[in-house]
Amino acid sequence: MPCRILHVDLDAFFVEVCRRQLPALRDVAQVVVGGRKEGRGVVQSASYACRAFGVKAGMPVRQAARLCPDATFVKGEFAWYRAASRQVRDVLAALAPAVQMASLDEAYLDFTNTELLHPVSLLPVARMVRDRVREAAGLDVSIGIGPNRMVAKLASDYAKPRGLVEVRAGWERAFMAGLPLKAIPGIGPHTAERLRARGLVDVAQVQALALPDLERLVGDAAADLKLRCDGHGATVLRPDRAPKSVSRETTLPEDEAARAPLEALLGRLVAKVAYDLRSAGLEARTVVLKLRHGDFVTVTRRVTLARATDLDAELERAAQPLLAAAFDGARRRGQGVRLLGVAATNLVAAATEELFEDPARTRARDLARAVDRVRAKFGYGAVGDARASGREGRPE
DNA sequence: TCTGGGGTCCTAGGACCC
DNA sequence: TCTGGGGTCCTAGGACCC
Repeated sequence: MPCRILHVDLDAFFVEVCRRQLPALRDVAQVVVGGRKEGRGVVQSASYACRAFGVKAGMPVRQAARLCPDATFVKGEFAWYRAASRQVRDVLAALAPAVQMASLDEAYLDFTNTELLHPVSLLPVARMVRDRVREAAGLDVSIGIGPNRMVAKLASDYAKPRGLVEVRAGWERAFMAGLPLKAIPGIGPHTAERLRARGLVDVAQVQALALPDLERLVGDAAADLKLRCDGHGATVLRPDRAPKSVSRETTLPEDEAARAPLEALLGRLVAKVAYDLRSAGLEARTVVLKLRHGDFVTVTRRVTLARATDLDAELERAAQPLLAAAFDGARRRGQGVRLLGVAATNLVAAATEELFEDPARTRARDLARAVDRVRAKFGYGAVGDARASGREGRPE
């Protein structure tokens, strides 16, 4: 039996979650999520009323403000999105044999081998899913149904907003024929441009080419591209896997030319990453520093430690020299710093106490545990490193 | 128009080892 | 005096996704 996958995609998710959270937005049609309209951010999500003016996710907020001057600009909180996403996940888990959240606002449901329950079409199931999410979370969804994940996802894109589209087994190729290549997941702006330079814009063109002819145009990528254009894709849901990295980054309100404020900021970013690592029961062996120059040139510097850690001080000891080196690079180029970030990668499960641990390290670990307990009770900002806090960030 | 923040995956080259 | 092949680990950068 062919596989049967539903792709559930929440419509204008960030906007609708902010609406739930901020009653003042309830009756405002034009809403843009992405921070202050004079800021250096980009649009995370825009209500459909704003999209009508050309506002799109990824667009600089300042540009959106010009296109849509009457819109209300808000900056949502990650915690709201995560809570709403979990709420939706729980609704879906009660309705489907298997669920995989693909991001905060997308999920795949596997209904393979449900022919006895739902013999011909899954559209009645999709309607039920749509109604249950609406009732329980107050959020609209679009749903695509297909014989694999890629087709289901493209079907939900096609269904947006608030629509249901089913592509039954055997009809994948015909469905794909109507799409541009850039609609295919994995074909981003760069690849789309390379294909366009070879005269390839639409899926139907690739479908019409014999494989050897396609190979002459795109080389080794031909076989895979052909399969996807014919509507083949993965049919198995991927179980939730352990994270591969944990990171924090910030774009500064203005380019920074001095080193000291960056060192202090790095301390605060490292502290958050360390806290996230401990909360997830992970330790990192590699620390990556990311620095973006005023002209948008972005460099990374990394170091791998002899032993994995989740302690603020050890991570910061690794990160500060990376900042020193990267900052010198920016200064040599005559550039200020636009963005600073730090990531922990090469993650392993947190070790249990070592038998002959350095007493200083044991104390640092006990301190971190105590700090984390206070934070669990009173919030992250309740306690922190005094050096990192500065005047404005003094702990409560 | 002036470009976020959180991630994943892939490639390529160098050091090092046997 | 010149130089193999396979494997692992590490670093840096880039494409892509939401």
